[in-house]
Amino acid sequence: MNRSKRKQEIYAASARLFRKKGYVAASVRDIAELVGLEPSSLYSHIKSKEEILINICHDCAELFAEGMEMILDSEKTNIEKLDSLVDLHIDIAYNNPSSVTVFNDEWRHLPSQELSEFLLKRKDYEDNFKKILKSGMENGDFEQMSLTTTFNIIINSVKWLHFFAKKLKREAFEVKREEIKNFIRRGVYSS
Amino acid sequence: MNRSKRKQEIYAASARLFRKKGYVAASVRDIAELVGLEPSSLYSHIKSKEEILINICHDCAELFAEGMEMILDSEKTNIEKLDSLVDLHIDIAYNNPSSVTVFNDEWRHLPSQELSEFLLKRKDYEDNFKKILKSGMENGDFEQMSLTTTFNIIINSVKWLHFFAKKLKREAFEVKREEIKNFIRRGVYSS
DNA sequence: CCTACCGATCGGTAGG
DNA sequence: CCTACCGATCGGTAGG
Repeated sequence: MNRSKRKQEIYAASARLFRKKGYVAASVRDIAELVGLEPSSLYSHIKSKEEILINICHDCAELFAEGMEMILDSEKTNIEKLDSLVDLHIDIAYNNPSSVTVFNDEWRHLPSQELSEFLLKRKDYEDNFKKILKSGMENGDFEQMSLTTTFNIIINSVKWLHFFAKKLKREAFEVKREEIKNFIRRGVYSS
Repeated sequence: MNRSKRKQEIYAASARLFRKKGYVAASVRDIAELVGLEPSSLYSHIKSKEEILINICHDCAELFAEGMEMILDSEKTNIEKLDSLVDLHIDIAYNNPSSVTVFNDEWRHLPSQELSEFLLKRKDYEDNFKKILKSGMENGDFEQMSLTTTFNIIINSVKWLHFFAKKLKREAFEVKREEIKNFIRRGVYSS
């Protein structure tokens, strides 16, 4: 097995382990066992345990940032943009259930510099999301409501699906997608 | 200071610390420092670090269980029951922001016996919640939808408020309460 | 409630 | 990629 493939394997195993036990409780020895190496041998592929967390959080943040950029650059209406944002969250949850759990719950264990960058990126994403909501409220597409409340309800309405991703067949998952999207539409769209 | 008051102080400080750093990363030495004791002195008040987690999770589970029981025993309509359930979640989040964070995010570090009990109680709560939703869907009060999806969207629509509880004045908090409740009503009530 | 201390486990390094 | 090992920190105990 070549080096970069092995590295990917280590990251994937770590994401699953961090998801299951939490970053702090997951030991380097646990990770090593999952990939069939001695603990010290991990260090020819990684620099530190923290580096793994940094990479997982960063990659996941990139998925959101890229999705947001595409949506902002599109010619869509606010209604369509919100729909696409919800799909973005749902797709990431389905395709990366482990990383997204780490991204959601373990980011606070990032070392301080990476933590600052992470929080800035997250703030950026939130600001862009709110801009779309604001624009939709101003042109009458969306119900008038606090941007912070609306934003938080929407993203948290999806923030449980990643726990079901592995159990659900594609078809059943798509049913949930529509249910969530309909719920959000009823809550957000101006009536 | 009497013993039980000191014990309460230790639990409160631990809840705040567990919230901030996570259960595993929070050390007994950290807790001791917060309450102004030597680490070993803690052990004349507590049996173990795990015992603290068990108590926090248990107490919080009780708040939900008691609230659920009152609502189930009431003569309310399904619409009123759902409204009361959302208020229950919101009130607990406002009054116990630290414990509820530990309850939400740190329960998996419970020792195995307490973990089983915890999961059983949580399942019980979920089943009762869904019964109310089901009844409301059957009599036409609520929109037809998967019970699991509806349940998860509702509880997660509130599961961010506890991060704001300390920052928000009562008045601002009550505004958020109404916004959340209205959002859920629009999403759940049959139109 | 403190001083003194313990075994276990942690992330990580040296050297091959 | 392994064997051997290190200092730091962990939760917790003995004894007063």
